[in-house]
Amino acid sequence: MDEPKAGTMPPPPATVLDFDEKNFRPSVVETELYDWWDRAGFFTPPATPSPGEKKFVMMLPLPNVTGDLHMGHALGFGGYEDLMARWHRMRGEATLYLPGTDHAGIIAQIVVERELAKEMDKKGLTREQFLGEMWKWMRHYQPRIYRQLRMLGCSLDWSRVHFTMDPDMQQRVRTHFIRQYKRGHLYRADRIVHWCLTCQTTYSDLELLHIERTDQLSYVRYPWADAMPAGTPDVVIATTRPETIVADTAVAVHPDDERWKRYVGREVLVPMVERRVKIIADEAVDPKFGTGALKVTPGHDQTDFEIGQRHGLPIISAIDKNGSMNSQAGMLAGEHRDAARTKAVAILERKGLLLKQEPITHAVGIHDRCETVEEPLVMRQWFMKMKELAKPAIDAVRNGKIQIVPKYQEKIYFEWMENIRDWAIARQIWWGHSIPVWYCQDCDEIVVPDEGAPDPTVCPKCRGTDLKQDPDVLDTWFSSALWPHTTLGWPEQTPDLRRFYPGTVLETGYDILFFWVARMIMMGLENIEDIPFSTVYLHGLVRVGKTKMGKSKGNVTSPIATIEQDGADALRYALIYGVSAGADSQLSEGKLQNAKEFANKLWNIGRFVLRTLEAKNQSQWPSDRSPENDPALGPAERWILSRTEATAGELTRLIEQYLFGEYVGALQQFVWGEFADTYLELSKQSLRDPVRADAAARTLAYVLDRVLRLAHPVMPFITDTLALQLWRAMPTADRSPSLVIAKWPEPRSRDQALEDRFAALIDVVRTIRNLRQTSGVRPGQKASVALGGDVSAIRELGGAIAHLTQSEVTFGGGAGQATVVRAVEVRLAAEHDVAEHRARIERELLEAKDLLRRSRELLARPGFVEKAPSSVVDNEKAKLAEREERARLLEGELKRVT
RNA sequence: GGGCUGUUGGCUCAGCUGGUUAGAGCGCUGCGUUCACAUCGCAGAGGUCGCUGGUUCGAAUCCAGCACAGCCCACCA
Repeated sequence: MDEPKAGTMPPPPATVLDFDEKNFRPSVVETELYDWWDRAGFFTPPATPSPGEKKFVMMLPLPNVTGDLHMGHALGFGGYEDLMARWHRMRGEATLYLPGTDHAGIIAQIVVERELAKEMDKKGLTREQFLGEMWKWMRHYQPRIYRQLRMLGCSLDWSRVHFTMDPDMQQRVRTHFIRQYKRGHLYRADRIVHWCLTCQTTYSDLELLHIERTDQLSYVRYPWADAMPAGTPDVVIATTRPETIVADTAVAVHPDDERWKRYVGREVLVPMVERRVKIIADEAVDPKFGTGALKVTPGHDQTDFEIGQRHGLPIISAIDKNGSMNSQAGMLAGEHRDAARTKAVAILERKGLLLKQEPITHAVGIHDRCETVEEPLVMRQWFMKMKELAKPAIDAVRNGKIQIVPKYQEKIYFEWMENIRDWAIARQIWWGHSIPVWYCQDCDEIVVPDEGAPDPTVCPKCRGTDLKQDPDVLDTWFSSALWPHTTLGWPEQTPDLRRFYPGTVLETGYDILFFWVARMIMMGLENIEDIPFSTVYLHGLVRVGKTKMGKSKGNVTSPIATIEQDGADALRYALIYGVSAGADSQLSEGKLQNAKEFANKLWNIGRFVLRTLEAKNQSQWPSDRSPENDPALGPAERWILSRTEATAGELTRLIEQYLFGEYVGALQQFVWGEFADTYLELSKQSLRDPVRADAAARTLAYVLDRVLRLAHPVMPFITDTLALQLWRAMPTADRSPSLVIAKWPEPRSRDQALEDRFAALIDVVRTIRNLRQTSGVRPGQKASVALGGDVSAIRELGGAIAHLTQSEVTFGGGAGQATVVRAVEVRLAAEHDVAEHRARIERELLEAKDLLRRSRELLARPGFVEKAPSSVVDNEKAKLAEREERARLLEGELKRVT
């Protein structure tokens, strides 16, 4: 790891640590610390790559420039991504976590229009004026979202920040469009598209949502156009959109439908407009629905459009872009589509063509942005051919070059990619990337300039000079699909592109797997011929509990408010605590509370250790002597050091396997349960002993140092605050200018036998404490305890037992068992309730006998000893011996008490 | 219509390739504050792991079916 040169690096912020402060107050520290990290260049990978460097590259899933961060962002950015980035950086990898924002097309335009409406009439603005206003607002919003990202603590390289509408990024999008056009992947055609009456634009299939709604299903009779033999059945269709009857150009039946087969080719009259249309046969018709006859309206229905294409039917557009019925609509002309529906029903009824109406619950398409019910319209539009692009992207995942976590999402990816449809890429709005296509007004030629060429002014075909640029802009996702390579300088072969492409991980919510992830894979493979990242980590949605959040707190659903109140560390921690990969999660008040308390615990551990060091003026950490080989260390010290190494190994494994929720859980278990509650308490005794104080203090410092490193990826602020202090107090420690670039602990050797003995000790301690309590021995009141069973293994730990239980311990008991003692015979000398004591022993004896029975049954079970692996059998045998011993001891104790 | 995921103590969830007495946080009960922390410590209660079958010496874990919940996809008018 390149450390910034001394002298060029700004000093860390003046300490805000106040040891009189019992609780950590996050907001005081965080911005100063972040600014320092940023200014010191910790987040920028070393300028010159070292030969054979390992790298970690991750793109921030660019948030919308006009938005505020929500909990989903906080989970992704501050929870998973920054954790990964910081961890890889600490492992010495050249780490690039690249920030940026998305111009957010339609959403941003709506936001700004709303703002503008407060002060002026947008309608009076020209396109250029409006875009000028858009840019003004961009400059207003952008710093706001960047500030929020900094508040989360994300270790982003701000020297490489990008915005999708930056001029150079616009140029890159233009190049991409031109290349794709020349490669034949883009085409313009009259097709049916989703039109939004509110937003006045088209949108893609992905932006179409479905809601369940109940409408009236109208049964309408279409009279025969010609005289038919007596007994010919009436043609009746069922529709929820009777206003579109006027645009019908056929009636379709299923080719195998016995009721209608023989009438295919005959003609009926479309009600209201009296148009003769044919009865056609098409597989798309469901014979079980309604009467089995379908009105075909190619101009206003997706399925019908496709049927129309297959049968060469004419297309009638009777509804215009505002939702009004046009002159094609006959007697419905001029009405809005909703009013037209009512009117159509009335007319049909009057004419005796309406047979009946019944309610039907069905799916209705709506626009995801404004929830307006879609209006399918046939328009001339730009599309991208996707089938060919999807193929290599499918292969990349299938052959494992890209792996998706969690794995089951791969199935969903394949399903979508294998049925991919062409992408409607144009939007009829003003804010976005313009389409580099000009239309010659004289000869209708489509003019697309060459790559790198200026806007065309002359038609290459007719030499006319009246060229008009396509007024539409590109779908927002069109540019974000290019993000992993355009941010690195593509199409130029920049050093950044060579060094940082392909990236490593793409982390985002599973809800944009298709919108973004799949398209990045396709475009990366298309433009660079290489995957954009090798791992896709998909997180779930965060819900914020209703019942438990919010009463005493303000708007706690906002991550920014939460950070301001509880700190980014606590929020980050709470968001990933107890969550498994890809699962939706709930951020509850309880989780947040636990996170705050853990941060506070860390703070107070730090306070205790630092005070200890100050008091002892303990400034020499012998860095050349690894602590586990230090003969001055007592068993408690060697135990916590061994546990520290075990934990380092475990946490490394968990992060490597993307098990972040478990990483946080294991971290808490160690820091709180083992370091604070067990070792710290034991150390208090050692610190009072002049012979052992030095070793204890050094152990505290060493373990704190490890703990801060291990916790840094999830709690960057509090850990670095403490580390800076610790290293100031311990100048010779293995330190670094900041934890951000400090080394992640490599696990060293552990002492498994000692850990086992300590586990037994903890058991003994718990039993004694329990007995003291049930026997009514007051805390602080001395008691004497005799240990029975095979105590040889924990004899050396007697001082620890005495310390932790405030009891005098004598070791009785015996020889024999090779196993670590778990049975304990306890005699409390103080006065206690004999009856209660006996009841307890009886209860324990019952439990012990039950366990003994289970062990015996398991070992006696046919096949077990023969078929189970010998390690399992041995384990069971050892357990049986222990249980026998325990039962025997308890029986003895019971006899003695009685 | 197709598919995916989930169902574990009062609540929110862990439980990796099947093997100690199924864990955690919150909540609950009892006890305890002189010097890191009451955002604290100690101890404890509480679960037939949705149901039914199957595989196995052994199933919360693997398989099948079912029930319920949530989500995604889809041209059911």
